[in-house]
Amino acid sequence: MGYTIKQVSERSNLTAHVLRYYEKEGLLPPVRRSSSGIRHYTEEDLECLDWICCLKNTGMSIKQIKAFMALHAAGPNTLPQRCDMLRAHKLQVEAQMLELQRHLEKVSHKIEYFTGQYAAYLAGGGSARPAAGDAQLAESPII
Amino acid sequence: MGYTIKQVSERSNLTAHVLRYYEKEGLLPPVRRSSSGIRHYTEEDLECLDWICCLKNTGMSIKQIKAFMALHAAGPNTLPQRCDMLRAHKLQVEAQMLELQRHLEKVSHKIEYFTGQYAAYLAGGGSARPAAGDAQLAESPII
DNA sequence: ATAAAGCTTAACCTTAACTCTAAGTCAAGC
DNA sequence: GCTTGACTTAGAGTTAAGGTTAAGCTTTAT
Repeated sequence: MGYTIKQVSERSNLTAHVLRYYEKEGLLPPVRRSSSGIRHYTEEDLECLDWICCLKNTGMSIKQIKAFMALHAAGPNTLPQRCDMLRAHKLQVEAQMLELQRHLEKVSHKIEYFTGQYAAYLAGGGSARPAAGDAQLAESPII
Repeated sequence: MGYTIKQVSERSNLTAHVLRYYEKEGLLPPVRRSSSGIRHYTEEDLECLDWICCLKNTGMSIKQIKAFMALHAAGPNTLPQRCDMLRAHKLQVEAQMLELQRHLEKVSHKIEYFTGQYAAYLAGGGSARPAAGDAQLAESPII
């Protein structure tokens, strides 16, 4: 009947400490306890946790996740607000991914440039001073 | 003869504070100064800064950028090491982007699900209690 | 019956990446 | 010649998201 905090911790890759922390902060709704106070996580809790991790893994802050879950707890009237939150978040993440891609291309160029430069450097005798007539072998040309 | 810290700050979207901070931390090689100690950034400095931002924007830590720039400063012998760093970084970023994409899809699903749910909720009279015969209108089904 | 796992509170520590403050110097405009 | 505003430094403070430690007690598994 339910999972212990340790089982959930193993399954979710979050420490027990973090699970309690999330619950205290109101990300996860209060988990049912045994008479002795021990947490027993239900399947529903696990799904909820997955969703929290999903939001977290797309870069949403704890604060915002908390706000989202508060809306959730407030009932179906808040569906449009939650939907708006998610749409805004999605746009943000998409923009971020485009940026990331753009910058990653620069990194790729640089890798190619470096590869070529090292070949030239070795061909030039591997000395710190470029052979006369060589194209700029200096360090600087960034990108 | 060079750009002031303010000009660079405007151009780069980094505050003057951050520019000094980067220089102090060794990301940016020491910038030339006027006799009175005022920084004058060269075009080369700007290119260097662009590259730093590129690394930063792909999620490289200040510490790693610092290590990278130290290798750069150490001369062409370090080209292979820098190249390795960049390759490793690229792989990491690519993996991260895949993850991001995966999680973003979940968010998209949720948005669609919410949209449908709200329509059903309104059709059901907008009451907190679902009309009999309706499919689960409760909050829980996460994803 | 003993060890391993759980619970709580409460306070303190950490890391990254800034951000701000204080106290002071310097240069340009009116 | 004074004010304004940009610049300097060193160093303290901030925020987010946890991590660590300790004390002390309870349960559960073997």
